Amino acid sequence: MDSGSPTLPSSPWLPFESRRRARDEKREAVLRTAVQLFLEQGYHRATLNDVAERLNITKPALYNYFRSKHEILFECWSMGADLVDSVITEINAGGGSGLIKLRKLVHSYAELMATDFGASLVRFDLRDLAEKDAGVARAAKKRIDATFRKYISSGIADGSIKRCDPKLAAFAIAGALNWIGHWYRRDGTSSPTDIADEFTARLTEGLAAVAIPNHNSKQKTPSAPLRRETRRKAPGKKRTGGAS
Amino acid sequence: MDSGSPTLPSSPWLPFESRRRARDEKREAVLRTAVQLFLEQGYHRATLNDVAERLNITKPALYNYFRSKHEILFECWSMGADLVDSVITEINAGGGSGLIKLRKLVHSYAELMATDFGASLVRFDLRDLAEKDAGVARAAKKRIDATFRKYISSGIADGSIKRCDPKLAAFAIAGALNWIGHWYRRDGTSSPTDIADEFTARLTEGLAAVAIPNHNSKQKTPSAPLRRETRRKAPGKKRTGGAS
DNA sequence: ACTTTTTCTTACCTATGGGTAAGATTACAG
DNA sequence: CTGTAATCTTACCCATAGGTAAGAAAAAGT
Repeated sequence: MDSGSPTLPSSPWLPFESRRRARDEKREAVLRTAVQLFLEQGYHRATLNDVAERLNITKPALYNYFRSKHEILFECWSMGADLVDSVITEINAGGGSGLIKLRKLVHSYAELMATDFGASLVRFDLRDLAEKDAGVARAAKKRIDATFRKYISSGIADGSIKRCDPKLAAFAIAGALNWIGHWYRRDGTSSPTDIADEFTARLTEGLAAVAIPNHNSKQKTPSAPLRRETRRKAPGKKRTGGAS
Repeated sequence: MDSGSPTLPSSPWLPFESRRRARDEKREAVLRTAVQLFLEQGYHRATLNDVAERLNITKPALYNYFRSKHEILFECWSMGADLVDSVITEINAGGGSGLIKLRKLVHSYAELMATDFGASLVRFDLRDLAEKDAGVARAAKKRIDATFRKYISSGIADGSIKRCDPKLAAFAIAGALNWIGHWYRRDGTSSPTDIADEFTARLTEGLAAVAIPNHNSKQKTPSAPLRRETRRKAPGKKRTGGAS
C-alpha cells in the first residue's frame, strides 16, 4: 500500500546531494514527517524506517536528533500542546464574559484539531510515552481541561452561561472538539473555518428550536445536578455499568 | 507487569479443575477478558499471553476459539456495534419528533460508552482489523452516523430542531458522546446515568443562558504558528511542567 | 591540504510476540 | 474400560522493528 508518498513536507535531505541546512530545521522536518506518518498509519504500524525513507535518509540517521521512537512521539505531541497553550494564553489576555471566552476557545481549538500537530494531541496514546513524558502530557491535558471548566464556571458566575455541571459540560465540549481530530480530512467538504463556526454555534447555542418541553427519558433525576463539583462519594448507589 | 489481576470477569477455566462448560461461554469469556485488556493497555501492548494468563490458560488454547488476534479485536468491536444497533432499532420502533428521538439516542449512547464493549467501539483502531472486517466496521459506523443525521434532519423538518448543518451537528454530538469512552472511569464521581442526563441536556439545549448576542467569533486565530513565540513566565527552553 | 567534528550508511544484534506442531489430557460415547 | 473427538500444554518457529557498532563521507576548523 501507499507506494509513492507524494513528497509531503519537503525533506531537507535531497535524495543524494547537498546536505547542509541547520540542525533544528532537520529536527523539525523529522517531526513533521513523523506526525504525519503516525496519524496516517498509527504509531505502532509506522516504523522508523518508514519515517527515514520519506526523508531520504536511513533509520540510524534519526538517532542523531532523537534518542528513541517515543521521544519523537512526545515531541510531536508537545508541538500540539504548545499550540493550545498559546491559544489559551491569548484568550486569557483578552477580556469578555465566560461565554465569550469559551466561544473563542471552541473556535480556535476546532481549527487546531484540523492540523497534524493538533490532531496528534488527541490521537496519540499517552501510554506509548515514557513514564516521565506521560506525566508531563497528563499535566498539560489537565491544564487544558481546567481552562474549559474555568471559562464555564466563570460564565455561570457572570450569568452568560446557564447553570450546569462544569465538569461534564467541559467534557462534552472538549469531546466534540477532540473528535474533529479523528474525522477531519483535508479533502473533505467542510473547511476548518466552517467546522469551527458551526461547532461554536452548536456547542453553545444548542440544537433545540424551543425550550425543551419535558424530559421524556427514563431518567429519575428531574434535571441536571445543580451543585457544581459536588464531592459526594456516594457509595450507596453502586452503579454497575453492566452492558444493558 | 500487572501481577495480580483481581479475578475480573470470573474465568470459566478454574485453575486446574473441572473444564466443562459450553463452548460459547468460553468464547465469550475470552472476549470479555480481551476487551478489558485491550482497553486497559491498548491493543498492541496487550499480548495474547496476557489474555490467556488472565483466563488461567495458555496462548495456544485461544486458537481453539479464534483464528487470530485481530479476529478477537473485531469480535469485541462487533459486540459494541450490536449494542448500538439494538438501541437504534428500539428508538426507531418508537415515535416522537426528531428531537425526541435524538435525545433518546444521546441518552442511551452515553450509557453505552460507559461499558467495555461500548468503549471498544470508539477506542479500537479499525486499521488493526483485517481489511474485510474493517469494511464491515466502517459500514456499521456509517450507519450509526447516518442515524444521528437522520434524526437531526427530521427534527429540522418537523420544527423541533433549529436549522443547522446536520452533518456537523451529528459529528459534534457523536464526538462528545464518543469521548466518554475515553475518559469514563468506573470509580469516577459521575455515574453513567448522571453523564447521560447531563449530556442529553447540554447537547440539545446548549449552554448559553440567553440567545447569543452577536457573532464575535470572527477573530483572527493563529492557524498554525509553528514557531513558538508564546510568552511564558519562565524562559525555560523546555515545556513548563507545572500544572496551572 | 590536513585534521577534527558532525553527520550519515552499511551491517548487525536481539527482544518481542503472533502463530504453529505435535503430543498430552480430558470428556464422552459405547 | 476403550476408543474417539474435543481441548489444552509444552516447545518451538520466525518475521518484525527498535536500537547499536563501526566506519565512511561531508562540513568545519586551522
